[in-house]
Amino acid sequence: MKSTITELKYEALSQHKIPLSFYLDKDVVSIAKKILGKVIVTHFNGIFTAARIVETEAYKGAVDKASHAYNNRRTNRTEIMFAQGGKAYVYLCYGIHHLFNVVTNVEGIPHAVLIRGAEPLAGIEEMLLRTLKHKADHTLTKGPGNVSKALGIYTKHSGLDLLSNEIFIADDGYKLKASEILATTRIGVDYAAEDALLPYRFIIKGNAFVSGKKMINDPRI
DNA sequence: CCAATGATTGCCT
DNA sequence: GGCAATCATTGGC
Repeated sequence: MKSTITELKYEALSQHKIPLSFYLDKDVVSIAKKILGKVIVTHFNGIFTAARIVETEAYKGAVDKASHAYNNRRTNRTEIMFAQGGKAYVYLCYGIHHLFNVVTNVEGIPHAVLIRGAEPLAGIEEMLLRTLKHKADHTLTKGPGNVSKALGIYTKHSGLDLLSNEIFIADDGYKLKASEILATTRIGVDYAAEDALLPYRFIIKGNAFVSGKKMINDPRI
């Protein structure tokens, strides 16, 4: 039986999918922090790509003015956020960018974690084709729009199960020390008044695939 | 029905 | 640092 290195990597990762229980945690901020260092994997139409998550943001649903589901706002778009955790929430931003979020908490609580930055691990050639780029520099998967583009994630994938074989998050054993993680306020949510000040963004310190300029550690975390 | 806008990016000066 | 691109979603009429 023929088997390439790439296929072996996919097989190995698929055997280490993060379990449903991880997504059902009631503390979305904790999940956003713990998901750093994990591997996001997509396998669409036989194309396998993977990247290590290096930047996240937590969106605390009903009580978070920055969340699409603030005040339990239920629309066709946000409906998937109310599902049981472990689903993909993908939406179009600025008419151009597809942003990928991980739905968390139990059914009825619309929490989500936005994936804002990742470091390519597998399928870099495919990522270059998808992004129309010619070299694999840090812009390939830096910023939420770029992450989705490189991984081939679009709004049509919103609602996909993160325990499926098409898209999932895996733990490959990579460990982060507490000192390598930084908490900051979130990017682009100035409209959220006092909630814009919450330290809900997490980054791997010094990683080249982290977006934005906010690098201030928040003492509350 | 229709105007306003955004959990951004990349290109310009 | 400034700003245009671009359109699905949203909410008001």
